Order: sequence, then C-alpha cells, then structure tokens
Amino acid sequence: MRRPTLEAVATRAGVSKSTVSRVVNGEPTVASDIRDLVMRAVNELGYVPNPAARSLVTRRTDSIAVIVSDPPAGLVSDDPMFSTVVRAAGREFEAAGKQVVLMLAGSDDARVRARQFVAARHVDAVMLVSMHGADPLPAALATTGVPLVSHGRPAFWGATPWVDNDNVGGAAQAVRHLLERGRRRIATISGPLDMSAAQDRLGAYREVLSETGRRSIVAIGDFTRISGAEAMAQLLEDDPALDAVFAANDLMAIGAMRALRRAGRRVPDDVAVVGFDDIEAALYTDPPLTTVRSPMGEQAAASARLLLGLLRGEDAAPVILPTQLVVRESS
Amino acid sequence: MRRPTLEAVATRAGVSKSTVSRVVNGEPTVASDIRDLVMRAVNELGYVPNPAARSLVTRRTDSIAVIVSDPPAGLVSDDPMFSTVVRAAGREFEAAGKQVVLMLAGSDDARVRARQFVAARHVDAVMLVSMHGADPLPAALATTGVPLVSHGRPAFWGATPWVDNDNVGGAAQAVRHLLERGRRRIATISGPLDMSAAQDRLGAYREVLSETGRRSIVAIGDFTRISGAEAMAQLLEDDPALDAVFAANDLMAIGAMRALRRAGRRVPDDVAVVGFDDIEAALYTDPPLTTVRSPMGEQAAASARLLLGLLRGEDAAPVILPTQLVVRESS
DNA sequence: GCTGATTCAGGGAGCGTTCCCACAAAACCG
DNA sequence: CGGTTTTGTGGGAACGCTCCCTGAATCAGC
Repeated sequence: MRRPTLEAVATRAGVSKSTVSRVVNGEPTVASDIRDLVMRAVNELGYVPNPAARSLVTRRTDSIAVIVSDPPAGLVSDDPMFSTVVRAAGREFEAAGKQVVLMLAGSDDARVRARQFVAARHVDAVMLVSMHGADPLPAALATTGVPLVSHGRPAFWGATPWVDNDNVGGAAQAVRHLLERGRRRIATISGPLDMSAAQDRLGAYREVLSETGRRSIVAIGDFTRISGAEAMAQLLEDDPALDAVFAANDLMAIGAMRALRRAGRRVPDDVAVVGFDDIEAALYTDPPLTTVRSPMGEQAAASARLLLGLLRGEDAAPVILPTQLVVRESS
Repeated sequence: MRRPTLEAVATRAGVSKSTVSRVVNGEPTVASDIRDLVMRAVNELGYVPNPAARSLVTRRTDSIAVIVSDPPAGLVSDDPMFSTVVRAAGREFEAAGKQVVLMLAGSDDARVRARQFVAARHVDAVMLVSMHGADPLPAALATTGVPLVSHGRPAFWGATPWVDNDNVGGAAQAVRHLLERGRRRIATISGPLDMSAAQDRLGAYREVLSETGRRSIVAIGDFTRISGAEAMAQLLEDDPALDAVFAANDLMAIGAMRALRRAGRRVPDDVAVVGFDDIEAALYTDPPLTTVRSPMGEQAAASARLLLGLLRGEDAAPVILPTQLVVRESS
C-alpha cells in the first residue's frame, strides 16, 4: 500500500520519469499533449511528490523556522504579541509557499535543539522573535550560515538584519505628550533591560526629561501585567506626588492603572497613564488607554518579507517602522 | 564546502558507514571503544545527520502539523487561545522530540495546501485546532490516513479522537450560579453556532432555564469582544429588564460589560455577568469577571499527548476535561 | 580440538527525487 | 538539400541515509 511514485506515474502515462518531473515542477519545455497525459496520470493515481526525496537532492526544504524565545513557564508577557506576530509572519511565509516550523526556545535544552535543527538544514532560513539580550542563540545561529532575520533588534546583531519599530521616537512622543498636557512629575515603568526595546524606550524617556531639566523616576518591570502593578506601587511609594507614568508596554500600563485605582488615584485626573504597543486590550480599559501604536503585525510581516528577500539573494538592511501616538482618555 | 556526511565520518574514524549510523542512532550493539572513536570523529567534523535522507528511508519525519483555522483577517477572536494552545501543544511535542509545523488554514487556498501537505506525508500526524462546523478540512484530512486529533470536538468527527472541556457542565454551572444569586431574567450571548463549544454552551443554558421554567433570551456573537458589545446592546433592547447575562466566552463578556456601562447599567448591581474560559484579562476587568475556567493549556497538552499516544500505536478515545466556576465580583 | 552459537562490523541495495547529459526529431538557413 | 541549431524526451548518476545480509572473530560446550 505504498503511495505512488514518479516512476509509477511515468509508467502509467507511458513516458519517462524525467518528463513527469518536468510536468510536476511546471517546466515549460514539455509538449502540451504530453503534459495533459501526465497530469491525468497524476490525478488518477493521486500522486503527491515526496518532499524528503526532493529536498535530498535540491538541498532546499521550503520551510522556515520561526524561533520564539518562550519563557519556561507562567511568564506570558508577550501573549498578544505572540499571536499577532506568529500569525502575520505565518501568512507571509505561506503566501510564498514556505512552511513554518515553530520552535519554542524556552529552556536551554530547547535552545540546543533549535541550533542542531537549524544546523541540520532542516529549514532554509530562520526568523527570530523576541530574544533577550543575554540570549546566545542569535550568535549560535549566525555560525550555521543559514539566512536569518530578527523580529526586533537583537542586543548584538553583527550581520543579522532586523526589523523593529521606532521605540525611541515612540517613547519620546509619549513623554512629550505628557509634558504638553502639563504633567510635571513623570515616572516610567521600564521593561527588562536586557531587551533592546526596553532599553530604547527607557533611554528616550530619560532623554526627553533631561532635555527639559526634569528628573527621571524609574521602576523596572518585565512586560507583564503583574509586574506593571508592582512597579506602580513602588513608584507611588518612591514619589507619592507623581502625576504621570509612561509604561513601556500596554500590559504593564494596564497593571499600573489597576494599582493606581487601588491606591485611590484617579486616571487621568490624578495620574495620567500612557502605554506602548496599542494592543487590543488598550481599547477596553477604563478609561481607554493612551498609547503608542507599534505595528507589530506589520513588523512581523516586514521581517518575513526581508527574510524571503534574503532567500532570493537580495541583500537586507535593518528596517525601522514608524510608530504613532494614539491619544485616548487615560492622559 | 559541503557539510560532512556519514561517509566522511566513517572514513575519518576508520570504520564503515553502517557502524557510524549505529552509533549516531544509539544502537547498543557497538563496542564501546569503537563508539568513542566514532563520537570523536562526529564532534571533530561537526557532523549532523541529514533529516531528508533519513526520512526518505525511514518514512518518518518526526514532525507534527498543528493546523489552526485562521480567519482571513481582522478576526482575532481566539487570540488568548491561540497563544496558550499553540504554546502548550508545542511544549508537549518538543518534549517528545517532534517538530511543530504550524499551518494557518485561513483561506480555502491554504486549506487545500494543508491537505496536500499532509497527504505528502510531510508530517507524521496532525493536531487540528478550533475548526468551524462547516469546515471540510477534518474530513479531508481523515482520508489521508494520517493520525489526527482535534483540540475541541469537531462538528462531525467520525473516527477522529478529540479533547474538549466540559462545555455543557460549565455552562450549566454558570447559569445555576446566576439563579442561586437570585437572578430571574437571564440572557445569554452565544458563540457562532457552527462551533460545537458554542452549541454546547447555549444548549446547557437553555436546558437549565427550561428546567426551572424560565424563558431563554438569546443573542448570537462570534466570540469577539466587539460582537459581545453588540449582542449586549441587542439584548438590552429586546428585554430592558434583564438582570443577568451569561456570555459564552470572556471576550464577549468583556464587550458586554462595556456595553452595559455605556447603557448606564451597573455590574453586578443591575446586571450580573458571567463569562467562560477564564482568560487572563478576566482578572483585570472592572469588576473582575466571574467565569468558568476552561483549562485551555491542559486541553492542548492533552490533545498533544493523545496524538503522541496514537503514534505509539495506542488507541485513543475522546477526552473531556472538567471545568470549574470561578466566582468574582461581576455576579 | 572441533562444532555450533553468538557478537559485532562491513557491503551494498534501495528510498524517490532532480538534473546533467545524450540523442532523436524537427526547424531553420544559406 | 546538407548542415547546423533548436526543441523535446529519455537514461541514469547522484543526494545521504537505513537496514538487511554476509561473514569474520570470539566464545561456549563436550
């Protein structure tokens, strides 16, 4: 009960393997009557090419690894991101006829396996998502010689191209907006400082404040909702008179709003809140969250396209996508 | 600059290909000194087996397709689910040494490609996620003879095993809870009726109400937040005196709470709200949402394990996981 | 010491493709 | 109309691995 092979189709159609191969691969150098003959045989037998055999000789697999640094457990900080990014990239790859192999590089063990997997040329290319600064994976993958792009600028990128959104510009916009609204004691909740997005957003916050001679008030979170609430509580303790907070992502902003309410502060009357990312949930908070829209889906799609270009032999330079302030009622 | 092959390792170690193959595959019938010799050669050359060549002869690929019915665009209803489910299943598969190939079966085109892909035996097995009732994919995949499980009970499942949570029991619990709280006019916001989860939840709602001689008040949503708000507005128009609503998932419940607030109703004073799923966001609504916890991650992990069992030749029966009412402040 | 069983390494066929090369037939050209 | 190019088809050698089979060496038993 073996599946039909090229040979079987050839016999059935009364032609050679070579001809069938040409037809199946859509080569134009086949007479149209023979092509029809072959196509009929293909359909009658239900022939489907064996990808293993094909990739053995072509050295292509037509599949691409999407490696997501997945925290061991519990930590679901980038949930909205995971879905948006994986879907957007997946759509782009599928449209190009590439299969998506998803790898969750959570544990060290998984990281080793991922590297092995890529080294074995099980995939033609790799898209890296949300690596922390200390992550050795980008460097390890670079040595395999497999085309590689990063969704988000990695801490050390060498020759790896990446696509990121304008974290610096977006954060600066957010802080300036708070200043324009007349806020004077503006705190920030930063993301983990081993991630470049967190660094950039914090840096821009500091930059804008120091330009205007104001003092930074900083707490560090880890991009989760809970950490946002904890950081907010800390900030209130550090400076009870603060009148605004810029959270480095929306999840932390949502946590912060919750902590503010619990502390009896009104948003935005007592404390204005601005987030970053514009995830769907930002629309549904009370009050709706002012935030910086980072086009995560587009960023992922752009990363995917960059990688596909690389595979076609084009060369790739880093891309920075613009962000945009979305003013709602929390500020 | 070709990567080293078995042959190269064999030459280097001064043994035959067969022996190297045995060592690489961990067969015990190799003298330990020879094994060491081979291992040294493997490490020196950086040898990694070619998976295409291997799978050509073994007829295994050690990879598993996770096919998610991805709506063409915009519709991101199952966002929290996507992340949780894909991650949980992914972890399970990776722990078993299987690769995860993610396919988004959004368009018809993508569905055809998915079927082709599976028919080509590019994967050893398939896990299906969140298919709508009318979806022809489960049936199409069943004909390929590839082991298959469904995360969630499909509309027509034939011999396909599945894992689901106890939608009927959970919904009944939710409605009884509202009755116990003294609510008398209990409406529901159902999910799309081509999904079995929506059917079950609606059915249980009707069942419990009719047992107690009460009338059903139904609006249909599509499991998105927006549709929940719209359905709620509709319900308020239909029956302004309603005092409770059971939404078939949390996203719609969140939308409903928003619509209620906009209509000037207090939750839970005027209208009690209960959701379903217990996504993370349910904790952060105002007031926090009473809901039915459905263990989505566990369900996905169970589906994955069921599939892995199938691959080991065990047989698989459908599994139903218990749900649990989580009472918070919205009811 | 001889036979028969056991252990372990090597040889080589085959997995299902692609793609280079050879070659026949048709088309073109002066 | 002979020679040269073009067009279309077939033959068959890889690709890198697994696994069956053969056979040499070691061991056990009497």
